[in-house]
Amino acid sequence: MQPAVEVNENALTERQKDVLDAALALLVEAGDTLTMTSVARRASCSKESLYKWFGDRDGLLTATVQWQAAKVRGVPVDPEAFSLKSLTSGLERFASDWLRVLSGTISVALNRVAVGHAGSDKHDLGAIVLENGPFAMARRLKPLLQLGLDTGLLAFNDTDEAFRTFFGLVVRDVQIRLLLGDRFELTEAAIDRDARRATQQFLALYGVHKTADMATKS
Amino acid sequence: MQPAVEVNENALTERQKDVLDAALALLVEAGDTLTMTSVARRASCSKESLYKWFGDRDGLLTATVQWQAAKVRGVPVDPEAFSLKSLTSGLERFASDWLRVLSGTISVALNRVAVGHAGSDKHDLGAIVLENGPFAMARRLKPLLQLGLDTGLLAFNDTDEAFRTFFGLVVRDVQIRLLLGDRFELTEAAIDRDARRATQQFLALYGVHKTADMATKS
DNA sequence: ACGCCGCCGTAACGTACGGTACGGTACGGT
DNA sequence: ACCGTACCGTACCGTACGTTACGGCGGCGT
Repeated sequence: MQPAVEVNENALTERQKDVLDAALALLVEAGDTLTMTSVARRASCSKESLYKWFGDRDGLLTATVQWQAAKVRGVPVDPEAFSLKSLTSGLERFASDWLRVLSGTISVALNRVAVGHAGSDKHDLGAIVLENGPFAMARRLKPLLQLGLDTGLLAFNDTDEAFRTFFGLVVRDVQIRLLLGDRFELTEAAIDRDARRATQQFLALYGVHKTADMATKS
Repeated sequence: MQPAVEVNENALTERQKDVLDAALALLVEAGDTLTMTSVARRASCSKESLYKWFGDRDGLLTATVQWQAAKVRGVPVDPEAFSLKSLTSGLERFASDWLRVLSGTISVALNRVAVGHAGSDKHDLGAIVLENGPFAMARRLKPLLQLGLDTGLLAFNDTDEAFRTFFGLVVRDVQIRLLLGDRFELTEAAIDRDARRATQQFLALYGVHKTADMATKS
């Protein structure tokens, strides 16, 4: 037997996608206490197929995380007519998107299992989530920051440091509190407000001002 | 049988503290895959004693987390002669302390198990860590912020919002990356540098300036 | 028609581990 | 000397679950 060849390729049968969606749903409901039997029952497939397709439990979890990651690919920003206004709206849209994803039940569930498995693992789920979470966010945002730097709207020495500051201003304690199980209501209005606040604070720190900006105080 | 009465009181035998330290060490080494047998062997005690003292596995984990939390109680700040200098140094000391704790192996291990158990649990470990982590930090920092507000050195409407911004500026993506298993070297020098940067950025956002402050760019 | 293949459902196996029971030992009180 | 208490070490039980094996069935090529 050569197990789990499908995972390495991007070739996923519709049937297999359905299975992964079922696993995802169970992951959200029950955390990583999901059993192979429960996945098979939920997806109406046999355990034999699960093992043939994904090798073992770890392979199934890995494939599930990657499957979700593949669905979340965001659209990049287009660097054309660029101004303080477009920079601001780009940052705001980015922040609100990120907060929305972050506070979603799927993201919370996935980060939970990834954190749980991050200690000692072979198919490190943590690395996968890391890659598709913070790192992907950085890759997506850095072109925008670089553009701001090149056009003189922003000023900083290290793009990575600037990104990480923006990350902190956006996420703050939201993610860790959600992961630790804090009941947290993040309404659309709150997300928009936080995105605007984080953007304004970021511009206050790294923007090149000609005029005094508006309220950065909460 | 009335199980685990000891947990409710603060009365912990020296022997029991030793056991909890052993459990803590195992938690750091192996994550929450630690077994009752392994704890008993490491602490050179019988499983029967573990169950008598802590009720069940969950009780042992809970007691372990609380035991560690009890050891971390920090000293509060004294509100006497207050100036921009003391505010700054207070914030910096606070930030560096927090970063040091946060990046320690014990904190990472404890947050890992708490996050893992946060989904569906009875003795919610997540709540305990939340209480002794971010919430304790907030309680410890807010008097300092309030003092800054009262003395006119700071300006904000909502203390909680100000705290959470400071939290974001200090922690950024450090904690989530560590939890997800990112190999991360946080040297003493880096911690001090980050603490100063976060403090300066916070003052730039919420401080009442008479003079232009120093470099907030990285 | 017929055999092959992929898949479902289910039963079975092996094992790891939470939890319990029990024998043995040290010790302090009487 | 005797008993109760506390504890260690270990063997044991029950169960949950990962993993494997097997019987049956519908579709598809020939």
